[in-house]
Amino acid sequence: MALEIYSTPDKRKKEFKPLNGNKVGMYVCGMTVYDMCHIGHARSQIVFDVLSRFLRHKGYDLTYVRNYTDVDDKIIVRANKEGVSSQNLAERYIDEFSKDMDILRVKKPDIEPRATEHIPQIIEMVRILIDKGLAYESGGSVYYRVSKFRPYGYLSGRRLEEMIAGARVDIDESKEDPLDFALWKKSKPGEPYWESPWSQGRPGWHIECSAMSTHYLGPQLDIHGGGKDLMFPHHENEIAQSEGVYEKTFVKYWIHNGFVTINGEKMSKSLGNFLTIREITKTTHPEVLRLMLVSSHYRTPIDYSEEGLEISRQALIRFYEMLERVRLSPEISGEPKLTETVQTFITGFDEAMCDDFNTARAIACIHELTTAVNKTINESSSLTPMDKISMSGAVSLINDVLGILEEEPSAFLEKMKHSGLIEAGFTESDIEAFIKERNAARKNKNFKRADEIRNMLKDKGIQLKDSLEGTTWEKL
RNA sequence: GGCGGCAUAGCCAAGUGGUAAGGCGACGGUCCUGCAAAAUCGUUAUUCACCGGUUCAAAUCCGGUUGCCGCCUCCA
Repeated sequence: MALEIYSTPDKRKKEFKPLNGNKVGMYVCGMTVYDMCHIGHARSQIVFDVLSRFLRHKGYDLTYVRNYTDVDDKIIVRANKEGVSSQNLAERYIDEFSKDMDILRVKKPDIEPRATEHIPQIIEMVRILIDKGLAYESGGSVYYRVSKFRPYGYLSGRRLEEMIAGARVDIDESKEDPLDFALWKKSKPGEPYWESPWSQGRPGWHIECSAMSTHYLGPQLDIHGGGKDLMFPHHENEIAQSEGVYEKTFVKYWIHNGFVTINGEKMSKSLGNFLTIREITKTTHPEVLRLMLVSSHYRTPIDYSEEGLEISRQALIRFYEMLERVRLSPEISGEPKLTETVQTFITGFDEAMCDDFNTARAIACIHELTTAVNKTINESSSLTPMDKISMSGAVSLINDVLGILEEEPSAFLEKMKHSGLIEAGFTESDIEAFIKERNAARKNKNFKRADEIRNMLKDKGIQLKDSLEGTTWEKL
């Protein structure tokens, strides 16, 4: 199945054909490291994690580069506020970000460059842009002369004239045009700086991505990704810089992920409506969060809610319970029963992912697999060794591409149980004691007391289940 | 003001020309059972915001209307 990818400026899907045979270069805008990451960042990282996993699964020789912006106004402001160096602050949040990514099982990109380690490449690009008349120095800072780059605006579908008309840009005396953007900023006293031909200063935000991406992947990238909000001006400016220098189409496929919203609104610091990855994963299993975030297509917005998380949790439990049933099914040799089921799943999953990484459909395939397997086990109550082998193939496909169902089913189900205990404020032996008391009551036909205990626990989110083997409980 | 996106069942969510995936919920069956719950199976949109048009055929294409969201300032 051939992979099709939607590219932002084309506004349609097109067949994925890397520039150079089987090799794929992908650059994704990473973090400006000045604070903890929220679940919007989680989505973006997970989207590109899944994308890179799938490209590798399809056999592409991928080089994935994701940068750290470790010098920036916001970092400086925050560092000053805390009385630490901006380097220390950046270091700290790079560390926190890495921890978050580990928690979320986001695989490390091949290269994680930092802006501050690429100042020479940045200066070189700026110098070339000045030589070409595409940039100018003014008062120690350097600006891109936007009007000189003809295609400016093609990514975001804006025209220069329109932008000028609606410009809400600070009038800056040192710029020729309000739309011009900084490539190099002269540092104020006390701010971090690097030597350059123009001033002691620091790079503008946009140039670092052009410098790092082309440094590692060459003047032309197969894929460039990032959040939708980076489309303009950040990515537009990257095009102006990179194409200005190399005079080649910078990116073949532009991929922009949609936002995570809360109550329908974008998360932002100013609205105070953001949740950090760290906070959520304290009580939510990372696979639950991953599943929730890939349950929608990567370009559509996701409205975050406890309910959505709960639905993903239930779905995951359903999947794991099915896997546990498979594991526990007696093995009897004979005609395999799941060959076709698994084959249908693998084909459907691959088709879905090939269709612009349609993870929502891929997950529907897992649900269908689950239903079909459950049905088979219900009907025949045994499986063949071959069935178990083909199921483990299906599971490893899901592991590789989506990064879920990686745990031992029984261990996962046990964890879900225990997270319920913590919420209810009970220990395991508390529950055991209640069960014992209730079963004694049941024996004496004191059903009133028995139901009382069951209802009390139910209110706390613990559901008791009576079966032939005895009474068990689970998180509601 | 300019640019862009979205609108599919009670809820979440796929679906870009061929007659509506999947999940939750609800309902029904099976199993179990003191009763529940769970598990499991099945059913659940003649219809895709509204109006018009193109077509043998439209949720899908075109035009218009309404509503919501994003970008244009740092933002995943």
